[in-house]
Amino acid sequence: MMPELPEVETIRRSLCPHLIGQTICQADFARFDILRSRLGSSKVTPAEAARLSTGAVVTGLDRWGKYLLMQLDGTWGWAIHFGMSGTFRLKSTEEIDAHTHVRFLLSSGDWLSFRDPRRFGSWTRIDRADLVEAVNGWVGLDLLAPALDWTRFRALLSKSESPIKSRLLDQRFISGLGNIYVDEALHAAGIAPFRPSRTLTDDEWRALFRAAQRVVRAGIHHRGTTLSDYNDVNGNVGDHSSYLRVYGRAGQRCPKCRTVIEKVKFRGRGTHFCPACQSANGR
DNA sequence: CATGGCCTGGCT
DNA sequence: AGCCAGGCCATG
Repeated sequence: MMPELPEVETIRRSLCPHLIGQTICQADFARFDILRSRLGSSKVTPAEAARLSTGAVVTGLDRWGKYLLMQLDGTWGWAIHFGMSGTFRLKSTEEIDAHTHVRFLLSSGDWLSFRDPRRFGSWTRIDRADLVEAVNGWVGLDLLAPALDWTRFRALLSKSESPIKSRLLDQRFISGLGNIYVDEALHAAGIAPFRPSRTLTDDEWRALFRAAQRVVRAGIHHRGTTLSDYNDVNGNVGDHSSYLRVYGRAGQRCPKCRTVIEKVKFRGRGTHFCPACQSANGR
């Protein structure tokens, strides 16, 4: 499965034709722990979640950062987060196992199921039609938001002693990047993950912004990165893993300069980089 | 702001 | 048996 921007966008696109306009004829929520509340939203029980969803029409499917936003009846919706292991599957027959936590029977006759073994994913009820507006209060501007340019990107991220990688992973500033695409973007821009944010030059901010957008767009183009699991709702895997240049490639040679790629533990996350072409000041 | 915790599954 | 994993949240 997958939880960064390109994977959520891949799921959204594959879901749209099957979901938009459908009525949810039956809804089952199996557990309390994936139902969450957040600022501006209310916590619901599985029984309430099922009652609210039953009979609702899916009127929109959007994405903001790593959240999938399912609009219902044009008035409210679910903000769905995939955690580390969340997936949607669409099947013509009912299937249930211990890790399937939500199931919708659609008016088309299809069953939509949400499976999440590790249960880091979440469903949050948003009590208004403008889900994007609501989620915008939880997480920062989406990396692909039209309003974003490199100067705004710089303004959001630069005023900090914290390392650029930590800043890019912090969804409160820019949302959508996770561990894979951050490592890829920093490599593409030639910037060491450990560099304090405030030390980047304007040329580097411009390069980093472009690289970040480029790597997530490439990820979307390849229908996401699949490391060990299924990806879109039809069970197809994404192609992007073969295009990764540093993530998961420790010990291999950098495609730019042939230096051996290193992997270190940094702030609790595996961090892949080229020690030669990602200038290491501040490490 | 850096660490540990939350979970399961897969790999060594 | 132990470590690792695409994410986030609570905590000192």
